[in-house]
Amino acid sequence: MTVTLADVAARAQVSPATVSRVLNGNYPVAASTRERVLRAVDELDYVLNGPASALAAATSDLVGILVNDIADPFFGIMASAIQSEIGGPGGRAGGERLAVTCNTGGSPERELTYLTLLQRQRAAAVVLTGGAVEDAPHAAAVAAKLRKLGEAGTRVVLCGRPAVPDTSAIALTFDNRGGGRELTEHLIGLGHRRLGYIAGPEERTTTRHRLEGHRAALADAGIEEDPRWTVHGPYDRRAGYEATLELLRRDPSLTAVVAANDSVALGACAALRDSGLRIPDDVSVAGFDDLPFSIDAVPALTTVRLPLAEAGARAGRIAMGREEPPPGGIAVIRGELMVRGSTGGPRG
Amino acid sequence: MTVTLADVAARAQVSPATVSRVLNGNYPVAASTRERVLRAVDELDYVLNGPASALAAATSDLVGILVNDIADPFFGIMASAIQSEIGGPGGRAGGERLAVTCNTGGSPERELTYLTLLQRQRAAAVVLTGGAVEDAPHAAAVAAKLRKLGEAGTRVVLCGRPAVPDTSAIALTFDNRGGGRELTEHLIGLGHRRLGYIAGPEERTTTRHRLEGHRAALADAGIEEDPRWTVHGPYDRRAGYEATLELLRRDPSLTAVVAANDSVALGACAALRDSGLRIPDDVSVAGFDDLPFSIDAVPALTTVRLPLAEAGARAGRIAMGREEPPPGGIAVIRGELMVRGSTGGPRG
DNA sequence: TCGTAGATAGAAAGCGCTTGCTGTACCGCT
DNA sequence: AGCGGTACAGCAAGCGCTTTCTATCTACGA
Repeated sequence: MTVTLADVAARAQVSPATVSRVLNGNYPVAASTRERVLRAVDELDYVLNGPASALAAATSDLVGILVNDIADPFFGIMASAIQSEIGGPGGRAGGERLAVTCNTGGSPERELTYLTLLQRQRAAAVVLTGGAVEDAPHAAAVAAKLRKLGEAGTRVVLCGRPAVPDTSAIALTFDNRGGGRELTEHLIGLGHRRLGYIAGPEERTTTRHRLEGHRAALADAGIEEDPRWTVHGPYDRRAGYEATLELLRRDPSLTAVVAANDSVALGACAALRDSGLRIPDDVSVAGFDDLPFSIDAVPALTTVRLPLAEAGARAGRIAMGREEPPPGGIAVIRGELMVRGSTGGPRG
Repeated sequence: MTVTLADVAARAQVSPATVSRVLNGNYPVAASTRERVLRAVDELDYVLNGPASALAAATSDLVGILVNDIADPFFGIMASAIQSEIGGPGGRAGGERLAVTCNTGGSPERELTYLTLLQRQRAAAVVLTGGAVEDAPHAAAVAAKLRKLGEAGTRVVLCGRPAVPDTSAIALTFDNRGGGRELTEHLIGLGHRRLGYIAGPEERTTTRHRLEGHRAALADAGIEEDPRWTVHGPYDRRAGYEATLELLRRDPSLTAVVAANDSVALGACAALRDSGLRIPDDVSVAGFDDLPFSIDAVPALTTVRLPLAEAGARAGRIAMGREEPPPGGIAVIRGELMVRGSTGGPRG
């Protein structure tokens, strides 16, 4: 039925062992023999049986990338960068790995399931991207899994995600707190005193850190925060739209709206426009991430640029063992404030 | 070192065969025995060895999704929908499959490599999304691979991609030609006679079909097309920006610009604005796909909505054998014209 | 009471590949 | 000529699981 190593061996008049060695190239094989084998492989159109190979060698060439939302470019860009450093042609020959992206949809259970599935496949490496969920039992479960994976020889890298103590996981963390702070400081510097904040889902680390940065900036400026100024919601446009209407309802005197990310900010802009408010004349808007479309908003979005592609590429290289992990296993990656048209001085 | 089936069997005082049967649940096992086994699994924290299982059973639980550009929401949205129908918890218990997304980056070689890798892993199903490359040798190679995959029992589904003759692949094709035609008819109906077209990469089927629709509409209206009105480029914002400047240079009298997709259209808008032209007063702009951000452009983008999520979900279900394939193995999915603010009557 | 069907459990033969160890030439050297 | 060394190639033992076939036991009807 399907062509096996033995078939190739028979055709090339050598033993299966020799064929295996030719294919893996980690053992001396005479040039003439090698050629004969390769010809047989070609003629028979042989395809290695991955599971069998993985079983015998006790390793596989799978690398898993976990993302919270594959439809969100924030993750897409990172995944793309990670994958480009990992897989397919382009890596050195023989180093071909199947980089696979798994979409958790932000669900803790799915995250765990995928981790188990990857563990099952004896993945060579796993990269987890984006914010983590802060539920204690879940965090513990994830930590345990990561530890297991590490022990089984799977390299674990966190990209844009907080470090997990007591594991061998390498963490490339974004400075969400610092970025959030800088953004709000910018707004305060422009003269704003009443700032709405549209936060992400409550339980995400990303959400908390950005919000903490925002609050720190307010505190530093001696601005007392009104609880009505914060609204939580998912990380999408629609949530931004609705949250903005809610914010406006609660306090029509707000002069600025800071959003959890760019998608949310876009929704906020739409809501503001639909409410007859001008940006930034009536209300300033700021986002986070600097996704590609942010510059196309009108006016262009003031935001914090996160080096998604660079971080992803680095994570990919570390996962492949092609770059030294940062000292201590943790690197903090800073964002860069991008001041654009959507923010200006407050009216009046 | 690692816990194996045999360890569990020993602990539960049964044979490995029984443990396997409990885990796979396809053979009668006494309730008491089952419970004992499950307890042992739990206590030992046993994780099935995927490769070994795949080897013995000659099938795996991997489902591959091939995308051209994972950073592009067009693919992200489809992948997300496909994956949601396929994998992780949510499917029936035991039907757990690892849905993995592979990013070809639009490269034919990578596409082939991933297909081989997936074949190697004995994937349960493969979904290919987005336009295909029209290079003849490559198309033949892909067709051959798909045939092989089909023969090996892997279900192959094409989502938003033209059918491949002589294979068992199920095709869910977008009516790019019809959509392109409708869009241009809309513009012509508004009175436009000089329309620029920013096409995608030459060799993609998507590019060709959309362009053909555009040209058909022009021909129907008796408009003779000027070759200078068409510019090719990648499917991204930057390409749209540059192509628009080029178009304007070639013929400043254009009253409308039709873009290959929404990202390109956004770039076009930016270029127009930077050139001091108003949209749609001076120049109308239209996109394709109706990605989420298109409605946030100012003015909102006129475009053709493709039911990406629905198509992806359907492809996913077909790949899982949970939905009947369309008769003849081919379904054409139509887009819907979304008329918004970026198109209007020509000036003067 | 005995035979037999039905329900479970086990033994064992692989699935296709990798790899440690064991040959077997053939080389250059003393 | 005789010997150690090197360079290949093959043998065979698994890797951890699934599954067919067989064995055992129980329950019943005759």
